Amino acid sequence: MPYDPSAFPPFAVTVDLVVLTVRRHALCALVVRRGESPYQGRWALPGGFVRIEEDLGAAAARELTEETGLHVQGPDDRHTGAHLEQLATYGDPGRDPRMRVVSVAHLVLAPDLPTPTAGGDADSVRWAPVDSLLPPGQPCGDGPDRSGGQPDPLAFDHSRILADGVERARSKIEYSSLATAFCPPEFTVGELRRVYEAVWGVALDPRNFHRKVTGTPGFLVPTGGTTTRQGGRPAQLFRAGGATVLNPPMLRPDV
Amino acid sequence: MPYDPSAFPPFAVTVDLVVLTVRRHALCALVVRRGESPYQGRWALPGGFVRIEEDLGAAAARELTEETGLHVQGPDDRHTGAHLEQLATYGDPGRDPRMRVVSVAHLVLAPDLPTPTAGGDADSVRWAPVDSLLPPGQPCGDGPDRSGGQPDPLAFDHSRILADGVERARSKIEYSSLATAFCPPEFTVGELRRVYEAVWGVALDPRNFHRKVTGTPGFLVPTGGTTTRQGGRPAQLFRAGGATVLNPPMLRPDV
DNA sequence: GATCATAGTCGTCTGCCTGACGATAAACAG
DNA sequence: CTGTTTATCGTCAGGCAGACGACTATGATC
Repeated sequence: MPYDPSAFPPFAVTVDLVVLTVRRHALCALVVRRGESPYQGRWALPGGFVRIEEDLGAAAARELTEETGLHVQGPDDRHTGAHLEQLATYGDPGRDPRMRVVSVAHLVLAPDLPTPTAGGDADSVRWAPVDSLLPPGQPCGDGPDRSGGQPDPLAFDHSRILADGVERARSKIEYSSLATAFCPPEFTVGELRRVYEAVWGVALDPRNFHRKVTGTPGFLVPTGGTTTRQGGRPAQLFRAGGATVLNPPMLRPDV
Repeated sequence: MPYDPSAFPPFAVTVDLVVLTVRRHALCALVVRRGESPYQGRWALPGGFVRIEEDLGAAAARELTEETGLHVQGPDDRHTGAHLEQLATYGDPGRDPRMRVVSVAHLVLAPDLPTPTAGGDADSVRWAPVDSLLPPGQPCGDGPDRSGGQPDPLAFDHSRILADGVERARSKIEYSSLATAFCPPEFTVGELRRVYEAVWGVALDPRNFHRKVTGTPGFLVPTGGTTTRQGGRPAQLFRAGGATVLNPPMLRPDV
């Protein structure tokens, strides 16, 4: 087919954000309430149009800051912000009833924050446990059809996008040190373990987990300090080390 | 920001294809020669515009068939075609000098074929060893800058896309049965091992490999036949089993 | 036909890692 | 002081991977 730049079909390109955090032992996602039709009043993932001279990742970072006040972690500074990566692109015709919209979804992993307090708009944004947004136990990934069940709590195809983002997070903390993105700059082994337990929805043996993470070179570096903020015996504080991949990986029970 | 459908910035949306196969012990990618400016005469990944009422995956499958004659494997029929999955989306402003193009790259893993024989156009399409297309040893993925070195052999940002696709294939055959997508419908353990060796660029121990793949339930199912097409002692023929994930994974040496 | 080269297949052994779980340490609450 | 909570160290058995040895069955070569 000839490549005719003057005759390309017009698309709208947006970014949608799956922003995950761990709050009170539960994996939570950031959702915003839609003020306009379609899906008015329904919850949706934050997102917006990509500007005409803006890179996709920059658009995602901008929307994240606009809607949550979160900042993305730069390549050098460690743990002053959130982790952002591209997730997947959703372009089914008819996913937006108004026009042809291709949405480049991004995944953000953030430490627990006081409260989103959106850009001016207050109670139209909140952290929602992913269990309350997704039918539990549904892998949802590439399956042919997952309809049937209670009605979709999220607008558009955002349940599908959220499910894909959650699955990416669940698998990625297996073989990378990304779980530290859910933690504050300094954290204990127990806090990191509770991140794994919340994301995977399982209980892990504290002793084996401690052996694994402290025995993996470059995963954790002790800061020297201790804390008792979790109660019990004082625990060592760590920062995330330079390692990005976990080899061998952290093993998720069953599966 | 208000969501104004009438004022969205116009984008062109394309699909680009990273089509990989294994030929003569080498991982090869499908490239086409560009007939028009820009990058006229340079090699590029196959691809084209998404039609206005077409899903992204359907566009990728259509371009694949148009440019190579390959067909995508349906969810039910096993190994009558190639594996296709979405890879990532590239939307840097200026990646196409003519206009703002967002390209949704897809990854295709195909068995070795007689010869592409493009849509009418003969020698403008070929299999090229990825070692000849990419600076060897460059991970290339999300690194800040990989310029410096010999000039880029591929048009646009296609070297980056190809590198990302190759890295995806390399990591995915670790923990999935996707390496069988490089094999004909019936294949031997040795042929499968040569796939791993070509994709990873390493030598694997035939005995340990045999133990691993035949010992993983659901990975391979014997067809009862044997073949001597590789020389030596006759080898059992297998088909791909129903398993899609390898747990525990196939371990890549060093890394 | 004997010999060689090539591939395939089955075992063995050792070391590492994980899961299961006992035991101890150091804080706080009553 | 006692019980509770959390952290941390140790031990032990089983599974799996890497390193190889050994044997089998074909085709090629002399």
